[in-house]
Amino acid sequence: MDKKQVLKKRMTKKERVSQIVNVASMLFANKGFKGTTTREIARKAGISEAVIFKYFSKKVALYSAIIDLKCNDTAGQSRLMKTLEGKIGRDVFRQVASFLITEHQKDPSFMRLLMYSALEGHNLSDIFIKTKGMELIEFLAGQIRGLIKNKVFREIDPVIAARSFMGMVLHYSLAQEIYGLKKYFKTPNKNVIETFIKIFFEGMTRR
Amino acid sequence: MDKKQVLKKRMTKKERVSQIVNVASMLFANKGFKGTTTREIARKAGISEAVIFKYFSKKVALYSAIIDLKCNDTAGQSRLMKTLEGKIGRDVFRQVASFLITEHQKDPSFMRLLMYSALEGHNLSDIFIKTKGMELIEFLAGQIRGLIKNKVFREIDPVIAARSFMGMVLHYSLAQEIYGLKKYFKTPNKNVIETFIKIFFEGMTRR
DNA sequence: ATAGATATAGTAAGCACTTACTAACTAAAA
DNA sequence: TTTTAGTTAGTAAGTGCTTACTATATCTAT
Repeated sequence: MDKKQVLKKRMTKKERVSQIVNVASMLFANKGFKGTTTREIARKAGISEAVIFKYFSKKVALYSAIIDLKCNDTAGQSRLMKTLEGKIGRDVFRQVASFLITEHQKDPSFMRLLMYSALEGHNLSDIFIKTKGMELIEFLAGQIRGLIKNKVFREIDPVIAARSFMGMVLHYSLAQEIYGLKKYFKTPNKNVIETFIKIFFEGMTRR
Repeated sequence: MDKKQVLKKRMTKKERVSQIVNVASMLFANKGFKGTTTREIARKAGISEAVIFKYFSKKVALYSAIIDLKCNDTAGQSRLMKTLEGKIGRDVFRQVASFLITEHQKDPSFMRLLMYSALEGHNLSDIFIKTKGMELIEFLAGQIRGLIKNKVFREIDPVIAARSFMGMVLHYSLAQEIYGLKKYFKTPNKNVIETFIKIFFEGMTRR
């Protein structure tokens, strides 16, 4: 009678850590820090709770690691910035809007993570906003300054203008993905973005 | 020797319920549903936990009562709508923007409550968004339709345009009050609003 | 008016269960 | 054999919610 053991496949530390991070990211994004239990993370990862605490001293350490990771994983934005370097004009705004909207649509979890983090007062969220968020605002403000200098745009505070454009775009994403408006409002991204551009660009233009 | 009893002041049911609602509102707005404990509500109200459950069968019943209350307490918006009835033009948008920004600034707790509710999936938040939120959007879209008919505005989708304006305004409030940008960005409301109006109105205007 | 009956507002203590976190051990790989 | 990845079985401190009780106010019959 051969009692065969179920063959347990062990993971390396690196693999396991990344798996835990993935599972936990999803949960933290959906339920927030308080709303997510270490037990559920473990269950969803198919391991015992103790493993989590072997790799992360505290629940909040895991959370911080995730926020850190997500904040530094901004290859997309960096690529965008590089693409747009030197360019100026309508298409720059179009591409920024398109990037933000499609990115949030593909994966709303980062937006949720950020919102939860801001509401729950985990200071790591403002690090992101005060670096990557400001970077975008400053980039757009720079664009606007350029267009004002070229006498294309009127004399309007570049930072407020940049924020107004970001507001259009980001609030649209927020409403669609988090307030659940995408169930009722299905205009294709392209049309929405074109309309935003039209309003903003003509609004800024001299006449 | 007169041992005087500390005079315990009893409240009527109505008084107590409203006190509990007030205390709990503040806590739910700051910490979300999951982050707030019935124990803390009781402590902050200076009563024992059992009192809460005398008036509200479950924690979530208290939460629902609060959201319900806040959603129906829209005297401000109703007053605004009445004031603006029949009017058309730049000043309508100015007043809507001013209303939203000052309201959120005076008391950001409603915005926080709404955000938490949307993130935590308490369906009551979308009731608000799909009634009061849509009401405002529809109102602005109506304005825009009027201005298009009058050949003041160009032919632009009125709903997307309305959402873009709301986006400017609401994302500004969100960033200031919840992302904590008001620490760094202190331009007076009046200037911000004027800039938004300038951009949006000129952006929509025929030429 | 006042004594007793009844209803209401409140409490202290604790139940059953969950939380984040730990210690002491075992199995697989190097 | 030694290291590493994993488990089992706990802990103390919460969690929402209930029970069994007391203090205060209001009503009613005398």
